[in-house]
Amino acid sequence: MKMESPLPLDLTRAASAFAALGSEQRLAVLRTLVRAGPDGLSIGDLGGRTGVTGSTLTHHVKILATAGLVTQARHGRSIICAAVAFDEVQDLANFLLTECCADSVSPDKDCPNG
Amino acid sequence: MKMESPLPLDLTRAASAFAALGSEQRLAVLRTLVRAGPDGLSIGDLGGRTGVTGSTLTHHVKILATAGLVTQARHGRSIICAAVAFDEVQDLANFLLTECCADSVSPDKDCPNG
DNA sequence: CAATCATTTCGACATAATTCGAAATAACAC
DNA sequence: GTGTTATTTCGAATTATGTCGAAATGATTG
Repeated sequence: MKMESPLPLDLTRAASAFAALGSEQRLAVLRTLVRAGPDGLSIGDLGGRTGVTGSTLTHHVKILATAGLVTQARHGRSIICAAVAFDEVQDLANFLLTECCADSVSPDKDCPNG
Repeated sequence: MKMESPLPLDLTRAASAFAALGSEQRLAVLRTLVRAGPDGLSIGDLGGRTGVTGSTLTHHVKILATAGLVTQARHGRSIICAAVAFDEVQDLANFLLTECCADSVSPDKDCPNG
């Protein structure tokens, strides 16, 4: 599998990362991986815990991996998936909010930019 | 327009909020509104700044509003849209990350739960 | 090498999302 | 009222996504 280097977030990449989170099954999968912590889970275990069948899970995990939210590594005959969501989610939040009120004359009281 | 009260985030709501962010056009629209700050922009201005046509914009803004990321209010003959993304994005990040490592024996160094 | 277990690819189908233009609605000015 | 501007609804076409099972690939054990 091709491993993407963590390119800077542009609109296209940010949107597809959000889209990766925008499916109940994928969000459930990712949360299961977040719960599992850095040791991760195999595809099979993930299927067991989420009730998602094999080929569908492969499909969803690939989307999460492309979005940079999950890593995959072969370990024996299993593929171990692990969430790398922490920084990524922070980056996504920043992408959305950093330029807050840049065009405004009356900034929001909650605006991080004053 | 029916105004949704801010229900607690469950999997379904979180996924549809992420999905709302998961389109380039909608993400561009929301960022434009974030830049515009609390005064917001009319649908027409939004269209002007993003290049999205009227009926499509109506469609996208409705999705953002349903996700709780944008408010709409009539002002004269315009509809003023404003981002309310700050808390919402924080909630979404929390939804994803709060139970981090709950199932793990070797928590991540970056894990917010130690 | 044969058997087995884990995952992926493939092909197919159903459902949902995106996008547009034209017509409809809503608010205002006169 | 008529006319003007702003937005929404509608209908339709295109494209994308989600889902599955069966067959194919890869890794390990004996």
